[in-house]
Amino acid sequence: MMHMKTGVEQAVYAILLLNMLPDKAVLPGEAISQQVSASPTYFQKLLRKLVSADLITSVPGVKGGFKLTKRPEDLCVYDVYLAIEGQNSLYSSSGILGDMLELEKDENCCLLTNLMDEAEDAWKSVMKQETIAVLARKMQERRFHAKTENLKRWVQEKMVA
Amino acid sequence: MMHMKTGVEQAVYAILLLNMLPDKAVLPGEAISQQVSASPTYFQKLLRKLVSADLITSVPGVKGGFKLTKRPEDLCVYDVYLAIEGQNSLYSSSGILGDMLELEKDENCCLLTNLMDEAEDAWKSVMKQETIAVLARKMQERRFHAKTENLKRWVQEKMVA
DNA sequence: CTAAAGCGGATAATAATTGTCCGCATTAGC
DNA sequence: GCTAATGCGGACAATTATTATCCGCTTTAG
Repeated sequence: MMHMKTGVEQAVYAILLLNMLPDKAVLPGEAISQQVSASPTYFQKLLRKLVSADLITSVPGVKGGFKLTKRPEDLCVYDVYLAIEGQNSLYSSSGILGDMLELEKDENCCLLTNLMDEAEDAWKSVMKQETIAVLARKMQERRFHAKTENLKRWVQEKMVA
Repeated sequence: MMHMKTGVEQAVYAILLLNMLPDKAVLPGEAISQQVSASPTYFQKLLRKLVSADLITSVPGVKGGFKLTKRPEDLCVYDVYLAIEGQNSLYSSSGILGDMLELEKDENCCLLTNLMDEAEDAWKSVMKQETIAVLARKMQERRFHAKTENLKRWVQEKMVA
């Protein structure tokens, strides 16, 4: 079935972890991948995508790692989605109608393209509304507050610099 | 990349073809698959999904084929999407947060599920707005009117009963 | 100089999608 | 009743996408 890659979920939680870092500190990729239950070598490739999209910054060398580039209020779920999934459309026409109507290549036409683009915009616009800052607050609600504090302590232990 | 199956596009155009049939007539699956440039044997499986979802009706035996179950005004793009892709969510949590916070299985929790469900509803709601009747009208606009008439004639030739 | 980390490319393993084949059921026409 | 054309369902195969591993390289703190 059509499905979003689990990489998006992993990347969002990775960013929530990085959001727990004090200024200037970084978290090594291996620690992050461990916490989000991802295979370290593959997850590094996802981290690279986040770096390319300038959501996070990487520091090489011993005591290296990753940290957020922006403030959590300026980072939304859609940014992460875009970084991981790329800007490809959920739908793209195969040109079936062109074949059916025997159109020339230059007058290609699809009855679904506009509609699906609109649908995709609607889908994305919801993801644009939720910031990492808001997610971080939700994680601290009563029910999970204590466990979240444990996680913060874990980040303090694993971070460097 | 995350992508919608081409089967949805093929199914929509298949239904537009069936919409050109006079009452009581049917169109054989092989003719349909030919027109939508699909492999006949695989496309038949898609037709089966449309039958299961009660969007089209099948008639077995020689002079058999398929026809619409409903009027085009009562059939929307979302119905076709649902029939082909199934009711699975675009997103489903992998339970990463549960692991990170060391929650028990019964108190599982995901910060993205509600948001993504909302996004998916937005995406689907756009597809619910467009009916097959409207698509059929769009296909007949000035620019494609003549070619569409050719296609209708082709349907007349291939139909049976 | 060494060790720990990030980087990029090649390649392999796994999973999802798409496609084929076969035997069976149904029905119009003879 | 027999035959041929069609739909049906399941097993299987091919192809493509996703996920994962490996290797050699660069960077930098100590």
